[in-house]
Amino acid sequence: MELQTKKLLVICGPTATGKTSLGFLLAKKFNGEIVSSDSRQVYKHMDIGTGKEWDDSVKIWGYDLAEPNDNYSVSEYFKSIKLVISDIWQRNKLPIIVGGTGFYIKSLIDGIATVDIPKNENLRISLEKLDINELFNKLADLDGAKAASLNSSDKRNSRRLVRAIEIAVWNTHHGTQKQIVEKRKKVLDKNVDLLMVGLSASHPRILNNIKDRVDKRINEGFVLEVENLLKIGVSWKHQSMKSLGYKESEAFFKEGLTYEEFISQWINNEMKYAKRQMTWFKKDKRINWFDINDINFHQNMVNLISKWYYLDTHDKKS
RNA sequence: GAUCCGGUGCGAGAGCAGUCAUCGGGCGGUCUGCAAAACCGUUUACAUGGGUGCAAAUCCCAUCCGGAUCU
Repeated sequence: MELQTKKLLVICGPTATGKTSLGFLLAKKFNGEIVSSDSRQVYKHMDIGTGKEWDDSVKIWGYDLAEPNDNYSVSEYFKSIKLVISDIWQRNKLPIIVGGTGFYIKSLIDGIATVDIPKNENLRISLEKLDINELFNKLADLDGAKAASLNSSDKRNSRRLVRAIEIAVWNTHHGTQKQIVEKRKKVLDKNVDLLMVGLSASHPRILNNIKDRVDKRINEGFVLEVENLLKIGVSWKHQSMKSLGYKESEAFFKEGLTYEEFISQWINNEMKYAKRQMTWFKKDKRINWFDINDINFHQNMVNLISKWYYLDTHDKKS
């Protein structure tokens, strides 16, 4: 049995920079399959608004993993995609992770030590009535070191505090297995060769692309898609409906917003999202950035990937 | 001309004497199960000039600018 180095390519960057279509191109060039790393494309029946794209000759994974009414999180994502990536490697193809959800990508390439610690509904309910200080004090009681390690932002983030308490409680009951959990559960091991490329663009360029894309989605029938979701029983309360576009359409459907206001809010929030994505990605020094305004970016990127792809593999195509 | 109401930060909007609320926007940041989320920090404030007070966005006077009413 040959011990071939497994390769993993990641394409990331803010929204509206053309990651998906680039992914298809690269998949054809490098015998790859696409793995979407997008926290909204996992929902069925939400195609136009989340920008799903298909290509007849390229396999794509990571779409339609959940119903719009489901509570979905990185944990479910990680568990199913881990299998998908192994399977792609089995078939001797290159997995190409494409997406803008930095946290989901992180779960795959860096692992999340606590993914296997389940949600504790009863605990969460009992914690609901506590205010932020009470939550923090509770965590400090259970796990002082963890509490002390939180920064000033997370100390006031009830969502994060609740999860930290959940983990602390779990640990008190499963002390002996703690080490197992601490072990990083990631797709990558030392045999995996990772390459990350990022697409960037100036703010005006992104804004422009966003405007065009919103326009396109409207023309493709976005409003009908939302109507259909409502018809099949999806409620505005669900996490899936808090997605960009869908979220803003609520007030429009309820006639609190004019059509123009709806569109401009949508565009605005997309732009804010793109900025938040950048603050996430720019910290990751592994990413090789390419500005899509640069005429040579495509060629430069292909050169970089080729060099990486053809190095060290057994079945050189040369 | 007279009377009344009002002029607060990038926008909306409280406060009406004594840690400059709140929401939104912009900018920056955090991130190990809601991440297209949640959270944190930041942003040439109180129309102008005087006066009273230990202390004024808050009280008084004058001026300017809105808006309403009256002759």
